[in-house]
Amino acid sequence: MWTLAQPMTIEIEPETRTRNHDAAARLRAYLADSNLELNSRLPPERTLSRQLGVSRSLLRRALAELEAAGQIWRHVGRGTFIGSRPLESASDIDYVSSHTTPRELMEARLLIEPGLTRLAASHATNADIRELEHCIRKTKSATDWRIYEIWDINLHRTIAAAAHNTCLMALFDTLNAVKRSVVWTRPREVPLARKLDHHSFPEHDAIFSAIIERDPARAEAAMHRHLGSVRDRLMKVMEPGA
Amino acid sequence: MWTLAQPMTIEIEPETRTRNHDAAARLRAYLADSNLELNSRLPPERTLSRQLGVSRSLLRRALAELEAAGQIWRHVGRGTFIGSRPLESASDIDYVSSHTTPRELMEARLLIEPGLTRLAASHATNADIRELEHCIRKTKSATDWRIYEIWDINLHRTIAAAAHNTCLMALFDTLNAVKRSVVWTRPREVPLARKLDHHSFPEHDAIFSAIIERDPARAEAAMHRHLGSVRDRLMKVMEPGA
DNA sequence: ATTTCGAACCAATTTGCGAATGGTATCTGT
DNA sequence: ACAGATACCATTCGCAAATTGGTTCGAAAT
Repeated sequence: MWTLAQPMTIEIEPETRTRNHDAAARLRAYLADSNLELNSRLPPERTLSRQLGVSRSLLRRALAELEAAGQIWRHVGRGTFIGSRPLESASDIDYVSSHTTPRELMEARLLIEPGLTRLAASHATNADIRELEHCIRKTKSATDWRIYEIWDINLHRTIAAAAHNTCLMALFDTLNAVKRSVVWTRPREVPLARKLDHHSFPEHDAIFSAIIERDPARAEAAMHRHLGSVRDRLMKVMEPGA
Repeated sequence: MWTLAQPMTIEIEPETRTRNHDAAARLRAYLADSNLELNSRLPPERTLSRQLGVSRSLLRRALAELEAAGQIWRHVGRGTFIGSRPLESASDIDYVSSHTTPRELMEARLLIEPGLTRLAASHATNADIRELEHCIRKTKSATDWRIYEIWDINLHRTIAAAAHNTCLMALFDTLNAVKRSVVWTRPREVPLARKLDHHSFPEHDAIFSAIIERDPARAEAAMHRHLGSVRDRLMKVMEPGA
């Protein structure tokens, strides 16, 4: 950081065309000059305006252009940074669950979980497989829909965990969080007390057997089939006409 | 848990046993007395030891018992709390990026983005396609690696946005956030000043043309090829031996 | 008459420092 | 040997001051 005085202001006085254009040019020259890395912060506006001999208002206009072009981003109290804005709002659970539909959610699950299942078939440990078996037994012994759903969710989460990828696990958990808080707007009064979902048993079994036999392709296909039929049953309830 | 060192030492003086026992008893009495709410904080150890007339070391032993029993939890600098320890969410960006590796990250991208690209080919609007074209032109006109990367990221994000699925968009952004903050531990001094990635141009073109021709399968395959080659080049840099 | 500059002010954020707090080591006394 | 007391450590919290992008407004300049 520099603490320079105002020597640069002297030379720009005669030129009347120290306009917006010139300010932007000086700013670009400065950015090109100082080799700044991605995500690095550039000096505060007040400092920079002195350094470049440009008034703060014109500097801000030039900065606004660069921001519009997506080359920098600014935030009150933090500063101005090189690169594109981190955008935190879109990954906020509450924001997402209020802007997504059950249909989109199923589309997302259908995109993520089959691949996750494929990885699980590759990377699952024996402990993972014991856990899977446990979950499946619990779903079958459930006498009540609520209990069934708990172990169904647990089963899917265990499959995801068996992929042994921290990053994907986080995405799966995000998806699950959205699923929990999404508003299930139903067209009419669909009874809340759902029935036990016996259709899923053979599908779960198919996924499980593909995993223990270390057959990634079959595991992926089985999960794809399973989620497809879940989606179809869901859509039949949500949009009976469609 | 019991301290099983004592049974051989024939007998503990009833004196100490009563004292130790007394401390735990007084603590339990205190907890029962003060109507405790879940997740409420109880006084700091030093204060509480004075209040109960128990030395801090004995109080701590009693607290340790309660913690082992899962009735309270403690944290340095925060305090002691009623209830069970809140688990840190695995979907927190900071947590994930500190526990994930570049290899896992690429695995995740390779799982998500091809499917996203397939959806983009189905759902992209004309505005999306104009935006894609703009990004591609920018990557090609970039003279500097920093600029190139900005528009490359922008391109991938625009593809994700073209899928028009809020939920998946959130997952993509999460992935991107992790990507930015993951520690890129390099085996040796890999030069930071990277070169322009001309390999990607034809791959980007293939993805783009598949999207504008509304060919989901080809779009998915093209993105899969692209990310595969990105991963290979990355792995060659990160793990030259492997 | 319009634009630009400078200054002040605003709100969000970071930073710095001291206090609080659980954890630990050490010395002392019984 | 064990409890008590004390000091110290690392982490966290709370609060105030400084920092920083955003905004307003009157004076100056063109």
